[in-house]
Formats: sequence, structure tokens, C-alpha cells
Amino acid sequence: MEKLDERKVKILQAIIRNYLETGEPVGSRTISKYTDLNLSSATIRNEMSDLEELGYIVQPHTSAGRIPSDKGYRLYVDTMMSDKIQEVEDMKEMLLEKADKMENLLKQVAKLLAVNTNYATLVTSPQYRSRKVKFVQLTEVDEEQLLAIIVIEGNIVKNKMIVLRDPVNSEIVLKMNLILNTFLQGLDPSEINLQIIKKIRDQVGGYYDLIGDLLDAITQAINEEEDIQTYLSGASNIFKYPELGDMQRASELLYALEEKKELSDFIAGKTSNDDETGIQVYIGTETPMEAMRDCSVVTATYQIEEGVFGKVGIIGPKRMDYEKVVGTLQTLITQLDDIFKKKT
Amino acid sequence: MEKLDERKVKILQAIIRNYLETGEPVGSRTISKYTDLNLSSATIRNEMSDLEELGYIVQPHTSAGRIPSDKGYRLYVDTMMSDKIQEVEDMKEMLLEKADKMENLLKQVAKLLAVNTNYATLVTSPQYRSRKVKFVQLTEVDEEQLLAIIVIEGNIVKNKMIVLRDPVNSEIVLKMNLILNTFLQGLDPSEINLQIIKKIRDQVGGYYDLIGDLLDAITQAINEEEDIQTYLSGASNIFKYPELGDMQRASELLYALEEKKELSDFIAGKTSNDDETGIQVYIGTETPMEAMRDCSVVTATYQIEEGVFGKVGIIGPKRMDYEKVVGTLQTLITQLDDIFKKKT
DNA sequence: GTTAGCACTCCACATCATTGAGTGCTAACA
DNA sequence: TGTTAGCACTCAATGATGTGGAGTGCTAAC
Repeated sequence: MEKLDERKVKILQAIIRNYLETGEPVGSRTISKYTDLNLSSATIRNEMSDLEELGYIVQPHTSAGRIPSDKGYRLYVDTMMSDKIQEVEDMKEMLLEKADKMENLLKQVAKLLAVNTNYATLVTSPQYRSRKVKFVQLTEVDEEQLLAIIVIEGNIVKNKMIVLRDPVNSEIVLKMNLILNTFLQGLDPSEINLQIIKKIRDQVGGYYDLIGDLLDAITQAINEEEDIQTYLSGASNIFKYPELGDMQRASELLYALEEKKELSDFIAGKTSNDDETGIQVYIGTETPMEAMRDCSVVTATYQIEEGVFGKVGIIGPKRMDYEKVVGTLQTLITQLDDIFKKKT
Repeated sequence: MEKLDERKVKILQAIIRNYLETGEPVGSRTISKYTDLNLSSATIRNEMSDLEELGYIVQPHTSAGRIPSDKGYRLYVDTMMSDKIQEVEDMKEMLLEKADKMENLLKQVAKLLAVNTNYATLVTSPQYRSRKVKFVQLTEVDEEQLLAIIVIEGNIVKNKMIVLRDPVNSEIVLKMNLILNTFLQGLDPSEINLQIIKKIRDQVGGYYDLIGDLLDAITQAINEEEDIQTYLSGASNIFKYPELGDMQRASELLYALEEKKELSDFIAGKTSNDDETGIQVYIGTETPMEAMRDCSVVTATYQIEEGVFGKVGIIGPKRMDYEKVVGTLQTLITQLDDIFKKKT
């Protein structure tokens, strides 16, 4: 790739900035006035012609101004963005207000981001890597039901009701409690196999059905919700950007957002590696989804504790305000870090 | 209100049916051919003129056909709908597949409905009337944390981590367990007041901070999620109906759907009274929301157990296929009933 | 009471001209 | 050699205009 001289860079920057604001193709005269380069429109035209040849900008049609290409945006995001400082001080307060439950917190985050940025946002629930059993606790609810509480590494609490086939007495429950804990502590659900079951059965002697039911329930509870939850907010913001707005496109896009599967796979999938802040930008066709060819996606990774990650994604038009979005995400991530540190 | 003679009813019915299918204003000639009345278009015109005067149909503009008014739809829904039998046999199976957790079940329901009907659907989580404590169980997690598990009437399980200010020993935890249960069993969160706290403090003697923290955590856990959750699905279906489709409208509507508060208040709010099946239909301006003036909403109530209700709402264009929607909801409700009965 | 016929209305659609923003190119200038 | 002014050209957007067709209302005849 040819290196751009400084003037070309400035012009490209001006074009992108202007386009981000207006959403309209920008012409040479505009740039001539907009920048402090003091160049006539004609000169700009020549430069723009070059920039187009190099692939940084494109013309939607012959007699229109230029708009940035994906390549142009990419250059802008990679090298030209100044680190704006963000004024999202109040975010933290608002976050803390309802942050008592993880699920609510994440919903809150999604909404907050959507309102702040005017784009659609997607937050995925954290993915717990480790699923080792910390301890199990059985409690009698009534004659017919037993409540199993399972605490997993990272203090995730799961619970499951077990319907009893035969009545049991408190003594048995106590015994079970003890035995289950001895055998299951520190185990992964994948490690709960027939051998373990056999050992437990040998220990207890009898109650085969019950043991089977219990272990079933426990593994089920642990594995439950393995499918990452995703929280979507601000989808209606899509309509604020006319370039996404012809029914057809908007419909597809909205469908893609609703049908979160593919999107959240994409967002959650890649662990960021190149950027130390964990923020990544996907422009246009850099996203894997057809419906999003006119969009850009900015993702960030938050960390709850060692090894427990979740993702935040912002979906907007290609002309999204990258600086603001990246800035907002950066502060958000630090805020979240603070909150989680405090909680633990 | 004047009574319509049989012929007028037939014509009105034909108009509505036709409009439901096509979404276009329907003219006299169409009806003349469409029905088995063997009347010329001129006669139909006269009748239509009458129907318009009576307010059952309207003309979007002078030289166009007629479309049903809200009043017309209302009559149709109230009296003219034949009870179609629905072919949603497979629904039940699909439902059971992932029905292990209430939240997942409801999401599943919303999605299923959206896919089946091609409208947007909204499901609200059940509202538990009774919040009486069944029992409480404290467990030590580690030196710094205590896990409180609270089971509420209806076997709703809540849990909460409590960070300890001072270390405690197992003996104290056991004692607390016992005392908490004796005092809290059968109480509503509103009944946990200073008197109770005082009584508990007297019993334990000391550990004032701990008791305060515990009771705080417990009441918090009980009240948490009192705000009804709502699950939205199939919002992108909106775009399938051109009459909702000019950007402006669609945007407002989508926003209303996303900003679930108002909508879910409305859907959850009224307890159905007039229809024994609990299914209610709101047409156009019968809904309280401005953004939905071009929509109809059909709601149904499901029951988990005595006194525990949730709602299901389907949002579509006024020309929604009322028969199908009502039918589908009816079978859904019975399916849900089955599932919940089985579970308990 | 029903029907045929006709004048009328008005939206939808296509056609056409106009406008204006923007370009590319060339020639002149510094 | 880089910059600029000028000019012809392109093309989307806009608006005016005309036409066709679907549909109505009304009247007169059956």
C-alpha cells in the first residue's frame, strides 16, 4: 500500500469527519472551505481523484461527492482518531443503582450505552470458563421435593428442585449431603461419570434411583444457561440513520439483531488480541454477516474476574462516531472493572 | 347502534376478509365477484355506502375502495369469527424441549409465537402475588461469605451472597438458621419490620450487624425482580406489513416495543374479565399507546398456579389474522396449563 | 329492490424539463 | 512543478404535467 502524504491524510480525514456528521457525500468545495489548508476546490479535486484511485474513498455516482470506503474508515480508525476524553461520569452512578443482580446490570449497561450513543447495543453475559463444583447443599422442601443448591467456582449459585419418587427422611438427606460433597467437590460436570456414580452408590448402599436423579439434576443445573444470554437495546436507533433505512435493509438488519445467535457468536467469539484495551472495530464487510454490510460493529471485553469474560458490542452505521463510541466503551469497561472489583 | 341486516353483515365480512388478505382497499366489484350473493357491484356500492355511514368502513380517499374501521374490526372480532381449529400440535413438544427454566420457557414461547404468527410477540413473566417465606437456609461459602437461600411460597428459590464483616463460626450459622426460620416462616417481606428484628436480636444476643445484614439481604432477595420481566420476539415482523412501514411509524412502533415499560404495563395491567378464555383484543386506538394506533394487540393470560398469572401479547397490524391469532393463543394457553400442572 | 350506465374524482405512474452540486480536464499562472 | 480558474459535462433530485384506471355516486330503467 502506498504511503499517503500528509496533505492527502488531512483531506481524507476531513472527508470522513464531514461525512460522519452529515451522512451526505462530501464534495471538493466543502473540503476547500472546511479545512485550514487554504487550497482551492480544484486542487482538492485532484487529491480526491488520487484518494479514490488508492481506494480510500468512493463515489456513489458520477456527479456526487465522495464517501469513505471501508478501507478509508479502517485507516481512520487505526491511525487518525484522536483520543477524545469522554464525559460519562454519571454512568457509574446509574450503573450502581440497579446493579444488584448480574442480569439486571447487563440489561442496564445495554440500555445505557444505547441511550448514550444512539446506536444499537448488544451485551453478552459472561462466559464462565471454570465450572468446578465448590459445594452442594441438599435441603428438604416438603415430603415430595428436595432442593439442591450448587455453588460453582466463582460463587455462581444454581438451584434445582428434585421431585422425589419415594419419600426420604432427614437422616438420608444429611448423609447424601456429606457424600455428595466429598465426591463432587472440585469436579467439572464432564468429570461426573459412571465411575463417580458407582462410588457414591457403593458408599450409600441403596437409594439408586435417588442418587441418579440427584446427579442428573446437579449436572443439569451446572450446564444450564451455558448458552450465553444476550441483551439487546436501542434497536430502534437504526432508523435514525437514513442510509440503513430502506425497509428491506432495515428489516434484515433488525432480524439479524433479534436472531441474536449468529451475532453473539461473532461478538463473543473472537478474543481480542491486537489491541491492549480489548476494543475492536469491524467495518462493513469485515463483519461476517451479510445483513450488516452497511454497518460497523465495535466490541469490547469486560472481565468479571480471572478467566470470566463478557462482551459488549455497539452496532451502528459505517459513519458511526468512532471516537465517541470507542471512548465510551473504554470508560465503561473501567467502570465495570471497578464495580466487579468492589463486589468481590 | 343499528342492527345490520344479514346481507350487510355478509358484505362487511367479505370486505374485512379480503382486506385482511390483501391489505389493499377493496372495491365494490371485488365483493360482487368474491361473495356468493350474486349481486352486482352497484348494489354492493349502495350497501357499502350504508356501511360507511354506520361507521363500519372508511374510504382512505374519494376514489378508492373501503377498508374496515376500528368499529368494523371490533364487530368482526366480537361476532363474526368462526372458531378455526389450529394446527399447533408440535408446539407442545418444542416447548418441553427447553422448558427447564422459567425464563427460558417464556423466551421460547415468545419466539415460537412470533415464528408461528408472523407478528411481534411479548410475554411477561408471572407475577407472584404471595411472597411468603417458606424457609431460609444459610450456608458458609468461605471465611468471608455466607450464602442465604430463601424459598418462597410456590417454591420460588432466591439466593443472595452476604459478605461478612467479621468472621463467624459454624455454630453461629446453625443457630442463625434455626432462629431465622422460626421467626420468618410464613411472613411477607412487608412484615419483616423492626419488631421482628428486635425479637431476633434478643434471641441471639449479639451479632447485631450480622443480623441486620442478613435480614437486609433476605428482604432484598425476595423483592428483587418484582419488576416484571418481559420478553420480546419477532419485532422484525413489523416490516412485513407495508401499512406500518413508513420509516417514521415503524421507528416509533419499534421504540415502543423496545421500551417495554409502558406496553407491558398495559398488557399486564388489565385482568381479563369479559371473556372466559382470558383472551382480549384491542384494536387500533383501543390500545393506550399513540405509536400503536395502526396496530392491534391480542392478549392472553396464562396461569402457573393459583394466583400466579402472566400475560402473552401479540402485536400486529389491524388487519391481523384474528382467527389464527386467537386460535393459536387458545391452544398455547392450554399447552402451558398442561406443562405447569405436570411440573407441580 | 336491483341493475346498467355514465360522469366524476383522485391516486398512481410515467414522462419530461429544470436545477444544482459536483466532477474532470485544460490552460494559464506563480 | 504545483496550484488555480474556468468551462463543459454528468446525473440525482425535484417538480410540473399528463394519462390511465380503479372506484364512487347518482340517475334512470328494469
